[in-house]
Amino acid sequence: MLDDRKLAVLRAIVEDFVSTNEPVGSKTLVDRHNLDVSPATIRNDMAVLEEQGYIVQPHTSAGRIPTDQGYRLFVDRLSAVKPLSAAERRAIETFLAGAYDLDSIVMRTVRLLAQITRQVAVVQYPSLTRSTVRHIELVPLTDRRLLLVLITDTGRVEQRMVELPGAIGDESITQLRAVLNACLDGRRLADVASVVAELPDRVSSVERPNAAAVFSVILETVVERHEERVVVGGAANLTQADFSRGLHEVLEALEEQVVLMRLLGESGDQAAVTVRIGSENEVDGLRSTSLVATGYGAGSQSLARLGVLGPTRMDYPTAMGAVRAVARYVGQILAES
Amino acid sequence: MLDDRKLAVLRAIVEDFVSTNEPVGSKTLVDRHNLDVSPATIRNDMAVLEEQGYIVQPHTSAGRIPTDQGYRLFVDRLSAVKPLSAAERRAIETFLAGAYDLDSIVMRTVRLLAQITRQVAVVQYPSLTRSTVRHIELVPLTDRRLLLVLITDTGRVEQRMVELPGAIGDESITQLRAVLNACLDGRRLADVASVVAELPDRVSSVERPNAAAVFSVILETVVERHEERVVVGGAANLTQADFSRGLHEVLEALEEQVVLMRLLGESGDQAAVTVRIGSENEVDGLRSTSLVATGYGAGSQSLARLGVLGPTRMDYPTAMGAVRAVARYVGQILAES
DNA sequence: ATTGGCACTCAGGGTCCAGGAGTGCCAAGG
DNA sequence: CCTTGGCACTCCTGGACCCTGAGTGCCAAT
Repeated sequence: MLDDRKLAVLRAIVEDFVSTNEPVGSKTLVDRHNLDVSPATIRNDMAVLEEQGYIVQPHTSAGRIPTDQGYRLFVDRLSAVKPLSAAERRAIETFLAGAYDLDSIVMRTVRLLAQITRQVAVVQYPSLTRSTVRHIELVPLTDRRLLLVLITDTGRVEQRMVELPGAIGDESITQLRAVLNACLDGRRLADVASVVAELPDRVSSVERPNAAAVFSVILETVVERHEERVVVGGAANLTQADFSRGLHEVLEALEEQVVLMRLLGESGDQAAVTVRIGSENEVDGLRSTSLVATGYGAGSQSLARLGVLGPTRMDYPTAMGAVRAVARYVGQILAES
Repeated sequence: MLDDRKLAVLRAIVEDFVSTNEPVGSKTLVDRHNLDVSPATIRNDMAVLEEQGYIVQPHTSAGRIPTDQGYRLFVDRLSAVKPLSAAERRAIETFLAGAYDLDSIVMRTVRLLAQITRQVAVVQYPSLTRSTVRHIELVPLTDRRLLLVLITDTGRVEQRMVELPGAIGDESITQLRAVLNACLDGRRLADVASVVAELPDRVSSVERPNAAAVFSVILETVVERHEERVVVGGAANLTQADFSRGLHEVLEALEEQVVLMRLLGESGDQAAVTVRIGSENEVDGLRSTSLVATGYGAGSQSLARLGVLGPTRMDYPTAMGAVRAVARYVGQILAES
């Protein structure tokens, strides 16, 4: 249906349009790329491509621009992920090397991604449910209030206030702390819920009410992945693209954690770099943007996702290369710490 | 120099321009406000106001718009802080009531401010140095690595990794933990530095090196107020104002923590609501914006600052009212917890 | 000091026109 | 059957032009 040359034409259109941001016509096409045919031939090909829905012309007698479907084909079959230059790789390494805890790793990753892709970067905090418990700490604040601190193997620290139904003494706290750590240390967070369910048997009955309060807070922390934040950076890069009035919508969408979670959650394969183009995004305000994302995590496990968001008219090969490279490096850093 | 009517004219110009975003002329001025004089008289007044630098005309034969200096006079002498409506106050209360820890308080405050003012909200995390230590926790991760958790009376939790020069045993940790809490509990963070300096005497000499590592991390945490973050929200509201090309600059400035800190740091009086208008801002990218800010904190002490940022053409009385009210409520919440 | 009158300025919006880029179609040639 | 040159057609873009209306500054009269 689409012979090789037509595909080459589509590829050329995408590349040209991405770099110039102007509809590309048959003549400029044969000039810039060395297609050994005449403009008229190209025009015939373009007519077919347009009929199939891969390109459109903004108005009669203008060049063609790719449709979402056109970009999709380009990404799937016509382009290769572009590896970063050696200089860029070094930049990533040095930039991430100074990070000392999870917060700073995430912050730096966002800045880094935004900077090298010149797009909006989105980085999800590593999900709780897949990491394991390293330590649980109970800190008495008053006699009816505890601070619960939960530390995971990824260096993440969750803190929650626990309001107790009754007063609690130091020795009870010590006991409770011992039970918690004995039973939960090393457990995957996904398994914590079932373990906690059996815990009440292990505490003396007088302490049950207080212990129950602690347990329920732990469950909340683990189950409601309420703290699964997504950090956004490089929003200023959006002003280069011409969303005209849509900019407002995009910025609004980027401020909604829920929306961002949904956006990142959509994509299927965890390990590979996935691309969602324009209308493929379920999120209303982001129908004119594309997302290039991938999973990342310590070693080979995928704990969370990161990516870049930009106009559909985006340099996909480069973006994919950057996202892949950054994800790998962050994975290394996470594995080391 | 400026009689009452001229001041009234300036006030009217500011109010009209803020609400319509169009240069305001002498005729529309006498129509909308009940000044009992003719347009010609107003024109004379406006000529004086322009000569004094309070207003300008964008081009000949257009109406006048206020200058930064004009807004300044308006804010200082011609306007009163506009209290919020009862409904708005209730909204604030219910919105903030659900917050359970410092993070969520800050998050909610940002959203709230952005929403009711329809501007960009900036909220600084309560500064460490003025709060007091409530608890210090040491958690062994490996035999050469500790997690230091520092909890303040404002519910803030600071976490730092400590790399130890040598291996450390459980009993040493327990001892160190006891010393730290005995000496630092209840201290203001500002005083921690001097107290920590005397601590080495209290630990046995074999543990000195490890203890020293812990102490230096504590000092870093307290002194380098590196974690004094500023949270930004409502950036989407900027698209309503017409910065034309300056939008990019503004968005960029808002992403730089350093810039935000400088911006908030500038203002003098801690307790009162202060306004910095346009060119009064030292920050380059924000010369066309105004900041309405105030200090806030538990009770009457001022721990940090919060405010809203918008175009100089901004409804100052309302913004000031909102900022003041939100700061008070947040102060209450902080005092309670 | 205030006011009505008047001439002047100028941004914004409309129309008109020419140029040019790009297309679709067709008939001819490999 | 694919390719190609030719040609008529479309229509966006930018410039020139004009007109209108809002708004001003100045001046003489009250």
